[in-house]
Amino acid sequence: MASKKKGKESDFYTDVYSVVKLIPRGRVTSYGAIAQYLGSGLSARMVGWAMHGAPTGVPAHRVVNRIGMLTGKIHFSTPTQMQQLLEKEGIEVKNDKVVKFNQHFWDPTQELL
DNA sequence: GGTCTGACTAAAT
DNA sequence: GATTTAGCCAGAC
Repeated sequence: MASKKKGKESDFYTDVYSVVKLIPRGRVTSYGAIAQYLGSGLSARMVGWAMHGAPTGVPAHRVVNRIGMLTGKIHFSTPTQMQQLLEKEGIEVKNDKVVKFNQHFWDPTQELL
């Protein structure tokens, strides 16, 4: 039927979480990459907004901005939580930025193609 | 109901 | 080449 919305949030959020959960360990992606993967006229900002309501189990620390900067770390319990988690997964973080970001970059439009 | 801000990105200056 | 402006959509005031 015509009804599209209900108690549950928009599928957009769920979709973002699903993609983030699919990120393999030791990899990172960008908000824009997820936005383009969903490709429904989304904007990178909405992906970040979706993370704002991300439930436990979503490795939001694996999602960084386009230049690999840990912009979202400020929303974690502690601003160092994000960096610690990334380093623990084998990702080098320096000055709040991912080292060799291009090497650790994981693009859903490429891997999930 | 209008305005501002926000976990971004790309183009223009 | 670095800085600024504009575009994106949704939530909070």
